[in-house]
Amino acid sequence: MLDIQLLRTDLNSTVEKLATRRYDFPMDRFNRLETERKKIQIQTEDLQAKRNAASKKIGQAKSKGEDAAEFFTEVENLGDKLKQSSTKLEQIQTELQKILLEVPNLPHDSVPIGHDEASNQEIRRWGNIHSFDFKIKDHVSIAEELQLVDFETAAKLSGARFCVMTDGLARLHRALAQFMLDTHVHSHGYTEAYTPYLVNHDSLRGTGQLPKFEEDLFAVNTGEKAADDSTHSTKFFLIPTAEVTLTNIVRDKIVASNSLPLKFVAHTPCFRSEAGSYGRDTRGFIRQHQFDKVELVHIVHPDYSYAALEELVGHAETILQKLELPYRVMTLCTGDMGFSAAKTYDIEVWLPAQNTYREISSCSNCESFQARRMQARYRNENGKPTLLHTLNGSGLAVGRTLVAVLENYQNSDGSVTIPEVLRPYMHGLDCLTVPDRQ
RNA sequence: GGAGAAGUGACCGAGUGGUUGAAGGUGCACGCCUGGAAAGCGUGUGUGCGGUUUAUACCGUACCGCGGGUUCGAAUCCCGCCUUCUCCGCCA
Repeated sequence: MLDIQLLRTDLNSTVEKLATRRYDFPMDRFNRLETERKKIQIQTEDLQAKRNAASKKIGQAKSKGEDAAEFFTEVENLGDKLKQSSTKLEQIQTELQKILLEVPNLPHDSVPIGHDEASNQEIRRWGNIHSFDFKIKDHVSIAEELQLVDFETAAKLSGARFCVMTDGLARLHRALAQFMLDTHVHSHGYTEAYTPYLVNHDSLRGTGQLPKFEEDLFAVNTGEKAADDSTHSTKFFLIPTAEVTLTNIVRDKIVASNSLPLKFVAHTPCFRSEAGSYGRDTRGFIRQHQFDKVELVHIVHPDYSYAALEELVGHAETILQKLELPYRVMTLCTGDMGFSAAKTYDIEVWLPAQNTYREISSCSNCESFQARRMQARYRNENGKPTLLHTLNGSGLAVGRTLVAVLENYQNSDGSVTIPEVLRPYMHGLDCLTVPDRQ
């Protein structure tokens, strides 16, 4: 959420900045509501003040045993007027809030301006792209030929965009997650967390998924029958990322400033409905309804959030370097950034079968955008509660890392070599081959 | 799921309709005292929103788990919900 003061005092330039994100701020409606709000709020609070004063006098008179009749007549007509006024005020504020909750974050000055991904800027590349002296396969063919994945069974169990992995592939998947967690906890100083996969409405509003992106989420009702269908309300949502739980840890809190920065890491499944992406990446592990991710979250003092962003990207890059997977780092342009981000770096890993780089991590500084929604604060030098800055990044998406390993480590005989750093997690397995199922 | 109890400020804790934003204590900050410290003494110590203001500041309003209701007036009364604790049941 943006600071409403910014919209009040500097509306034009704010609206211009939002336009670079392809967001059309409803200026006229906002202005109309604001004017109205000011009038009605002053009126309402004035009526409340009158009522409070009269009530106080009644109390005083009664405690002295005096007659309070004259004060009663004073308040007589106040009730209706006050009710009318406060109802109106509530309506206006609800509408303003609705507008405000749907406005995306302002891009940082260093973010390139552009309409779509074509304007993203490459900052650096790492690793040598391996050249193969045989005809390479994509990750689906590799895994299917090794009989380690079964999309048909997954479709029977659940539907499209799910998978069943078995044997060495399932273990490799687990190994990747463990390796990432261990690295972030032991080398990068993160606090490991285990958090719920089901969350309430408030948490999703805190990080910005709600109210605008409800269709991207899976909602869950409890098994009990609703006594009255019309009032039945969703109780939980499945998390689309652990960013939601890790960031909301500080919702409605004033964090002791000497405990900053907070750095959390968690490995969780993520659930996304992928509404609006029908037909894209239908093959394989790239875009699934359920996927695992190791998520990194920083909660920091506002002065240090951009330094923290560089650190965060570095931590994600370390994983790819240790796995010896080539990648590049991109700065997303204004038109390609997510709703809550002020600045985002995407890390894209090299996928030989697609002959291109594909997103494997997204690291964002949300500045105070989420903190304002969450009322997440610390006490500044003067003891005044001040909004924190929040950052999040994938470190990394496990399923996509698995894809990258399969494709980059494939051999001419169809087997896949296990990267060196994962061997300790593989129980002696150093190569994926067709399993011997007697 | 059943029965009972409870949710008040950074923390503990009083408060069952009227000068209560909230006694008292702890903590914290500042000052006095001290050679220094402790003890002691004194003063201060919530947040959101709005208005006036360059700002400091001042004024108004809301907030005692959350949401409604009753009333001129609600931390206090009524209704619904949530959470925690104890006992029982069920369960990985």
